[in-house]
Amino acid sequence: MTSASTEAPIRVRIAPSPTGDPHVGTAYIGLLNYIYARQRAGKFVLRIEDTDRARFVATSEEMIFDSLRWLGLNWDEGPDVGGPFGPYRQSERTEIYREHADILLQTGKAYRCFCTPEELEVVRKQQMASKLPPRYPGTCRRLSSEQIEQNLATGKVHTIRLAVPPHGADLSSATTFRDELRGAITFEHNNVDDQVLLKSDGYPTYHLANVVDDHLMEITDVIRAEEWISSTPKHVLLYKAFGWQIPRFWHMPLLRNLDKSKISKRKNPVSLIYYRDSGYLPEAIINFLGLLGGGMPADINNGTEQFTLSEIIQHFVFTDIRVGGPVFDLTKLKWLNGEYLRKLSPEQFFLAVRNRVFSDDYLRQISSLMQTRIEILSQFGDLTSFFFSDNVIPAPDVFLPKKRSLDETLAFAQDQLVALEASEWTHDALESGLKKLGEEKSWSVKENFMLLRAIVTGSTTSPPLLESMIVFGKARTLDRVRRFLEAQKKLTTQKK
RNA sequence: GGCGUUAUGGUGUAACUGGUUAACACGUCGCCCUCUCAAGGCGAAGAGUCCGGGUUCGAGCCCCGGUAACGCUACCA
Repeated sequence: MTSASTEAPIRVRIAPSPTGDPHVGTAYIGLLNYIYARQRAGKFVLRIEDTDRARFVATSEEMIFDSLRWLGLNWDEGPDVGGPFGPYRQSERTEIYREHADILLQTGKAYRCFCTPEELEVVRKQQMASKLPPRYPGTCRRLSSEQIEQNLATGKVHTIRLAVPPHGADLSSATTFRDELRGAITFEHNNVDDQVLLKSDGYPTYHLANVVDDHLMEITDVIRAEEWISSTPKHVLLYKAFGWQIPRFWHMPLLRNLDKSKISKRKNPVSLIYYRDSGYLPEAIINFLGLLGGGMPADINNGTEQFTLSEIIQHFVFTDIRVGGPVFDLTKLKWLNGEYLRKLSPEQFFLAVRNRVFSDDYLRQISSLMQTRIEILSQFGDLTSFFFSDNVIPAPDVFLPKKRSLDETLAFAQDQLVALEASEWTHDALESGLKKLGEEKSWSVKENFMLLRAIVTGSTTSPPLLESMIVFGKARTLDRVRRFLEAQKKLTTQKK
């Protein structure tokens, strides 16, 4: 088994995709990479993997930068700070991937595939129906060079696929790689699909881009989440196809919901923006993340389980990481956050409240909503308490429209949530999205907005809903709607 | 379904790498403090280490076989 030579200077990376709010999982893997680099005088690289143009969110990249910096995980090289291996945004490197795909084509390690997504979908359904593993049938792998020329000449769009050796499922061969936490892991090649490497839109898939970049950026240790284990043989095959040195692989446990499923926004707040805006301290989050998965000796600071980022760097032992997926337990995070809050001096605490809860910017936006709605300044709090309190879950007599049943109302609220999740956070986008939903489901604008108002503000009287939601922020608004639905679900199951 | 990974109280982790009665933290419950709520102090309940075999004087740690959960199974990452 090949692994990176020990003399090579350590270089690690995180490679988030700008597809939405920055994720706690990114912070967790980011932290691990960061401390790995800092422990070994290595470099920590931030690379933006924006090759999925369908899921691309323009504001996402900036949020990733902001929230990682907020946590104190500063990178040595990246799109914004530059570095000797740039560019660090994959959308700016498409030429590189194309060249490398060509190399694979020339050496017969990859081939052009002219199958359409529709054709593939049909095959996949057939395979599933007959209980076969869904796998690319290899149609285009058998194309003659004349057929390929012909397809190319007619301008047929195509992808480029990895030619997994050996050809045919009857021959048995396998790829084995070493996971630094688990030891050797082997995949038979007939369980490895001919993965698409270059999409028909000219962008690479993760697999190609990741391997090419990791090599070109001289990454020595790939520290990423466990969900990548299954695709690692494809990556190893690529390294071998190019004749490159294979890095060390460390697959980290996956953060879980309370029910042990992979952490998801349905069941847990996962947006770092949410944690920041709700008033979690970065120190608490780092501390909490450092607690998960083992790695920290139990006796640090008399076993208080409280430690700083630099203490983590000092004491964390990678080979002690437990690979069972830890539950992201908000209860313990809150306790830790409380501990950090109490450690602040009174002045620091006051400043934290002022900057996070009552910042000038926040207050200014709220004020602008209130000027025409109050007659005495002391009334300011009456209509705005929901901006500062999380204790706003309304009772049915508040949120239930007169002519609607509880079930249909909750179903509609669920639809609202989905619409809000997908919406850009602007007045126009929100308004048209919600109105469109209302038309589809035959909910009047009044019922529609009143329900959402009740959920978000806890009351049927409030400043204008959309403006309020914009000021309150997407992450916190969504969390509020989710928690409302969660609370209602609990109530109804209790009754039954 | 196939492949892969994992498995210690409700949750996060310990257990000198086989050695007393499985430890700590969060949470829960009780008591103290107190005008309330927190914080703080004291205490309690809660696992016999997924299950079944085996090796051994001795197994949470080693071996075999199950089971369950999770992940992957996309022209998403």
